[in-house]
Amino acid sequence: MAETSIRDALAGAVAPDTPVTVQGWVRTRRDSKAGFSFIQLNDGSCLDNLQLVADKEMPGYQDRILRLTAGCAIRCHGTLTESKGRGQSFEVQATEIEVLGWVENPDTYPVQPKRHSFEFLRTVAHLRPRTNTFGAITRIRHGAAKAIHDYFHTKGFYWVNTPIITSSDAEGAGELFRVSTLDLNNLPRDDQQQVDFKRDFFGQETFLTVSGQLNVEAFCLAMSKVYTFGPTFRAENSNTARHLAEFWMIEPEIAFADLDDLAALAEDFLKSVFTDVLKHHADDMAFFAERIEPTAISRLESLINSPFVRMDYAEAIRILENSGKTFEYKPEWGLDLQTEHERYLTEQHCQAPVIVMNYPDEIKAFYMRLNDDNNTVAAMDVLAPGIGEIIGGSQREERLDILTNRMQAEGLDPEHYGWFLDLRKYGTVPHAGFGLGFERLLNYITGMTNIRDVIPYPRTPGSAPF
RNA sequence: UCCCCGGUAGCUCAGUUGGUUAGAGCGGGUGACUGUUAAUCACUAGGUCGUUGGUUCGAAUCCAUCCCGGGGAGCCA
Repeated sequence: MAETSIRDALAGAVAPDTPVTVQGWVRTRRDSKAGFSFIQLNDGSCLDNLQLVADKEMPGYQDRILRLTAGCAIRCHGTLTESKGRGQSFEVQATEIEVLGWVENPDTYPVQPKRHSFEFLRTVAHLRPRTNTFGAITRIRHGAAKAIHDYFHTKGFYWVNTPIITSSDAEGAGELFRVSTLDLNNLPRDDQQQVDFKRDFFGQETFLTVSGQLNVEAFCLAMSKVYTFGPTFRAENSNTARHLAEFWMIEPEIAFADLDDLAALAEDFLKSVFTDVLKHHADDMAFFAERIEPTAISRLESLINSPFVRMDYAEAIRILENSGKTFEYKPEWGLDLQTEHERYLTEQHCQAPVIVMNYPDEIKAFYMRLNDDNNTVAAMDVLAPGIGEIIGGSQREERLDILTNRMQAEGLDPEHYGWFLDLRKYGTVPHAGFGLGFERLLNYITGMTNIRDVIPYPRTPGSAPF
């Protein structure tokens, strides 16, 4: 007989009064000396537990069932029946329970049927998926990833797997992880006594990628609509609830497109992904709204139903200057928007998601397209109420001479980017793309406040256990 | 990296004018009781008070150091 998932059992996918086999991990056990024990079983297939009813007459009741504690792995054969008690519609009348794995020392099993702090659960990252919260996060993370792939697939995008190991330090030095097989205790030296990376594995210096953008642009200028979705690495020593040294990023890139097209894509993308998650993960989202963040669902619905407001950076500065509000950092043309500025724009002034466009060129990256005013670039940030910046993107500079000038102005050597410049020599077209941190998106969806709790194994400065 | 806060039982925490055997709830064990819902009740076991050093007759408590965690800032996604 095939095993039934707890999700199917509770959803009524199995006819009542038919034999079933379920398996999973015990959450709690409650005994009645009058005749039976109740076992709450979870297998990760859904948030809810399945209740097993074990009669004292069944085999092994005294020496096995009464020894079950939280965390034990069992397989239960029985009959799915409508529950006689309140709290669940279906339960299983067990006829036999096999114990596949005992808990060696129940006294110190870390995951107890009670509230744990997220700080503690991080220290047992290998066991925290057994909690309600991390089970729900795991399902939502999967569901959001699927929603993202589905969205792009439906829109005719191709998923491009850009390299993890790269030789180009796209966004400046000092923030990359070096990849090397050299013996740190015996480094090869050249004539100048510098480390000789020609002797390294790849014959040159290599690093973990900080962005797949440059690589995916090449595929954009052939496949028209592409995206990356993969791990990204930053060696920045920043210890905050919003930063990871290893995180996942989504970077769509569209050809024959300008900044307005990109803004439209960003809005449609966010609304579509949120709609999909709310639809397919209603029970997990209800859990987050009940236990983690009361507005978890309502704020997503609100964003889905609000037209995004678009404004130029210059207008944003004017609004902030005329707001009559005192900011810690005074808004001024030429300076980047602070978190407090972004929050004012999206939460108070517009009370809707805002797309700020056309920033001063000095505060943005070299690859962003210079506007006709020679003063601003076609960059955009999507700001959402309650979270601030959620997406950053730009139309790319497709003109060879201007791109080369901007690289040199930022101290980058065009010779290192020959292949990137080729794209502007051979059939260049206007194109644009944005980047979105997957874990930040998950924080926004779930209402979890620390980014270390929405990735299975967080890597942060000074910490890479498991 | 900077500023602030914290580290006491498996977990969540209480415990300073420095003073004999460091407490509670939950969890574990034992028993009672009940179609139970993080059940309830009783009993019980369980801690070299983050590390190292110092002050003192005496340190969980005071000082220094380091480690780890949290919040905020900067940077960003």
